Amino acid sequence: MKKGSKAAEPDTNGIASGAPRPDARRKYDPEQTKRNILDVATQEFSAMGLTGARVDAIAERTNTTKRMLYYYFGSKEGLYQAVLEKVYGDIRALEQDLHVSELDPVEGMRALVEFTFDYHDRQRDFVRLVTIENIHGAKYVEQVKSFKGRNVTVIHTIEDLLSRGIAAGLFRSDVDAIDLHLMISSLCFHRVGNRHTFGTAFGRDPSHPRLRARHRAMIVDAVLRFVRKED
Amino acid sequence: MKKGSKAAEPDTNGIASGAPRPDARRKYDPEQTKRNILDVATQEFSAMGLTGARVDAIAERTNTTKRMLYYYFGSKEGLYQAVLEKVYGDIRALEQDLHVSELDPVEGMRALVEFTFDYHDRQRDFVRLVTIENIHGAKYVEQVKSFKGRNVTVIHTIEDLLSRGIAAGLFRSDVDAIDLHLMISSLCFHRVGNRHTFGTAFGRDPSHPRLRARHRAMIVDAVLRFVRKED
Amino acid sequence: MKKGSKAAEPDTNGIASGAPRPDARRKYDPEQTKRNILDVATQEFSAMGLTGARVDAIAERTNTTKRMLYYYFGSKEGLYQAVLEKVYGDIRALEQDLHVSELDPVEGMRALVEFTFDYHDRQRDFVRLVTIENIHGAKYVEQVKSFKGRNVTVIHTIEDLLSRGIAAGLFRSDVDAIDLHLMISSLCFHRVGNRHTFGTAFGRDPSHPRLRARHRAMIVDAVLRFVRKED
Amino acid sequence: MKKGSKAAEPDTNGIASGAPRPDARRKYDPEQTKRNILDVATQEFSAMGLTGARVDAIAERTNTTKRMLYYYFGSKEGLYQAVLEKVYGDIRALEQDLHVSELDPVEGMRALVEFTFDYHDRQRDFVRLVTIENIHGAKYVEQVKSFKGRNVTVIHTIEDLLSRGIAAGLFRSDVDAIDLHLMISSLCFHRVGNRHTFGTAFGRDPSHPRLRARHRAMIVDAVLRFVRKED
DNA sequence: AATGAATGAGATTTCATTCAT
DNA sequence: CATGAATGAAATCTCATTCAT
Repeated sequence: MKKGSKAAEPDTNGIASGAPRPDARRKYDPEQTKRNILDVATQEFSAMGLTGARVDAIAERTNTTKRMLYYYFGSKEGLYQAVLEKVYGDIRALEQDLHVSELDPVEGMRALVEFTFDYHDRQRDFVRLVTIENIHGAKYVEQVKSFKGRNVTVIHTIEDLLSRGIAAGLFRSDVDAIDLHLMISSLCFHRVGNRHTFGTAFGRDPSHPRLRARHRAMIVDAVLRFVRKED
Repeated sequence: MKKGSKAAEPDTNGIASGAPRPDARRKYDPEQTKRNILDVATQEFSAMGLTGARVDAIAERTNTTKRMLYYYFGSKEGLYQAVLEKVYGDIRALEQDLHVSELDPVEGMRALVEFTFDYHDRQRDFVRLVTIENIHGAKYVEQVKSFKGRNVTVIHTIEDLLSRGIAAGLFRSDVDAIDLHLMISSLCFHRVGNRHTFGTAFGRDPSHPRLRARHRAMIVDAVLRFVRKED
Repeated sequence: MKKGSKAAEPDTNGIASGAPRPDARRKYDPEQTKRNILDVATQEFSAMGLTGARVDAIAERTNTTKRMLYYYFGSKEGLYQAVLEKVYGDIRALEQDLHVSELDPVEGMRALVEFTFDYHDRQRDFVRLVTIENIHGAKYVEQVKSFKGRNVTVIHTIEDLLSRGIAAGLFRSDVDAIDLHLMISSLCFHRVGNRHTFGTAFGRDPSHPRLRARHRAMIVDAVLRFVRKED
Repeated sequence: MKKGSKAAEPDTNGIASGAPRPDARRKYDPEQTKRNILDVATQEFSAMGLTGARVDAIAERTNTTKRMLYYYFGSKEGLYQAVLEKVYGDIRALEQDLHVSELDPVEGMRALVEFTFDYHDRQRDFVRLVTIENIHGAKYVEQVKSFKGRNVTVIHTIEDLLSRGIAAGLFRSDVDAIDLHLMISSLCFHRVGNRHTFGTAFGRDPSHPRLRARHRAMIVDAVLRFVRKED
């Protein structure tokens, strides 16, 4: 499946080319090894937490051995941090694709909320890892360089939407961008992160498609009502 | 050597008193011992999670020994469940004190939201334990008798408020009580449970008094705007 | 051998006395367990060094398991420190038995040197452990409370001998007590600690009885000649 | 990619020059690589001991990789032996420069002691390595060809001084040359090798310049007093 | 009712060394 | 000659739990 996806890459016909072939089935491919470990680790940490995760369990589901895990990531905690870094990097990449500045304030706000909702709804691992980090007082994410201040992008987006909405007489002027971000996050995060206790308490699974659609609409509605200027 | 050093402590001479004397200053007080263990365990589990908590750490901060912990609670998991049970029992007692049925719909809704906000803001241990339970797929809380259906009370309260609000022409009629409860919970829970990553990301501590007050007002406002009937 | 050394301790004749019998063959005897571990560890650390020693090797030659080693001493390093503490404690105890203040200066000095010689000659473990500590920059012994300033006793002894010798017109007056202690230590320590390379280089084993006696006399002689007042 | 990037580096075009050109700026210089490894290894082994030293640590501070270390020295122990060999070779070269036979017995003896003192005082690595060897029962140094019998030179020197001193009526006649060498070594070696525990015990660093000078004089004095003929 | 001592099983980590290029 | 990646074996240490009194 993975192999041969690039038909353009010619076979060397027995005459070895001097340069290394990047797509060849190499025995040593550190990048792939690292990625493989990271992917498995993401699942394990997300499922079991930092202390609950077992290095052996991660290694077992990997193409390599436990030893390589230490070779590349130094320690269990180092691996956990690498997972955090990757996961936070992923969401940032996606956020860039959202061009709300091209939409009018109301539609832009709706798009932002829907994106946030969908992201959390789909990326349960992300939600769980953030939860786990909070159990640990965020002390690991603090050491992740790419984290500090990374949410500035979202805040800028929100500030842009708010100021354009205010200028257009659509939005109220007393809303703080970070507070609003917290509100949107809360609404999108909680129903995913706490869906188990919620399900047990009310016999309702928030991830059921019908409920999901309703929640999505409800949250968009709530946010728009909150920012809307009343006359 | 240690035994019998206090001659003042009367021996029962084989004539055991039939009933336990709850008020006597006894050397051994099982109920107090259990309570002591539970209190310490609540802190430890809340701070470290189920897997992160250490039985030794709990025992050390206790007035008794590790052995007693097993004597009364059977296992680490048993103790954890007992903690969940206690914590959920505590919150139920509080909820009874809220008599929103006596208030008009808007004021009642405001009171409910403020109560929910304040409760989460103060009971961090509760928030953390719920978070932890969700990491474990709520499998322990499912076995806690006092949990299942315990939130019915809140739902009834909300239903009462909603129907009275609709009847008075103040509230919209398309809001589901459980969905609304989820919304309120989300807004109150997230800022407490995820305050560490939030603080790291934005350099703002949501538990700071000034921010707390602003959040409280904002959440009340958002909920009221959401349920209000628009003309 | 150890048992029954205290005939005064009466046998309970089958009638169990209420108090614990300190000499009974108990299954749980923490002090003995600790002592046992310490003894074995002393040999292993002395023979292999701190890094060379194996926790498993120590545990194997013990009456208990590896686990107990951690139970009582926390870590390999903790055990190593306990060994240092014990070994330094032993020599101090012996030093107290030396009452050189009762001897005239020359005989006192001779007694001190002979004691130092004999001690190093017999306690090879001590010599090796000191050597090992120096490989590690003495960083472990620094944390041993009973160590710092413990050699003050010897210095006082030397100072007493020197001043009495000076007063009697026998000793020169320009000798520093600590320097002299270093000189005596050097002469007694080196031939034990470095006997292997010495033996390899010269085909002579300094621990051979004949050589030992000659060295002892030589060192006493050298020290006395050094302190003696010349006319 | 890396290869051939420096066109200035002439390819030998298959015509291999027979002899190695020691002065050419070569890309690969085995001798220099070996020397580099040896230098780093000397420091590491001297600082950490044989078991304490880490192959990775050595390789890291080297200009080459860990693989080369095995390529040239076979194993960790092989490298350690090579270090011993080098260090003992260095000292031999120095000893030749000492021409005490041209000095009168007393001045010659003084020169010898001062040389020994200065050498140990400066060559801490040497002192440490000897110490380390003794921890290992001198079993590695035994396999070093250049070691066995290498100290004969010193003994000859001492014998020459002693016999000339006796002939001149200055020295006593009952001193064994090897014993005297041991004495001098003890006095010069111990204060360097055990300076850490000594420093911790007495709060005095024997390598401090002032103390060093005093020790030097003291040791010369002690040795001369020891060999001097008394009337 | 209470306890200090003990422990087996398993967790994380380290190390000298070799492989494939 | 040179190298980065890889590794098996063994090391240190931790954990929830039980024993003997």
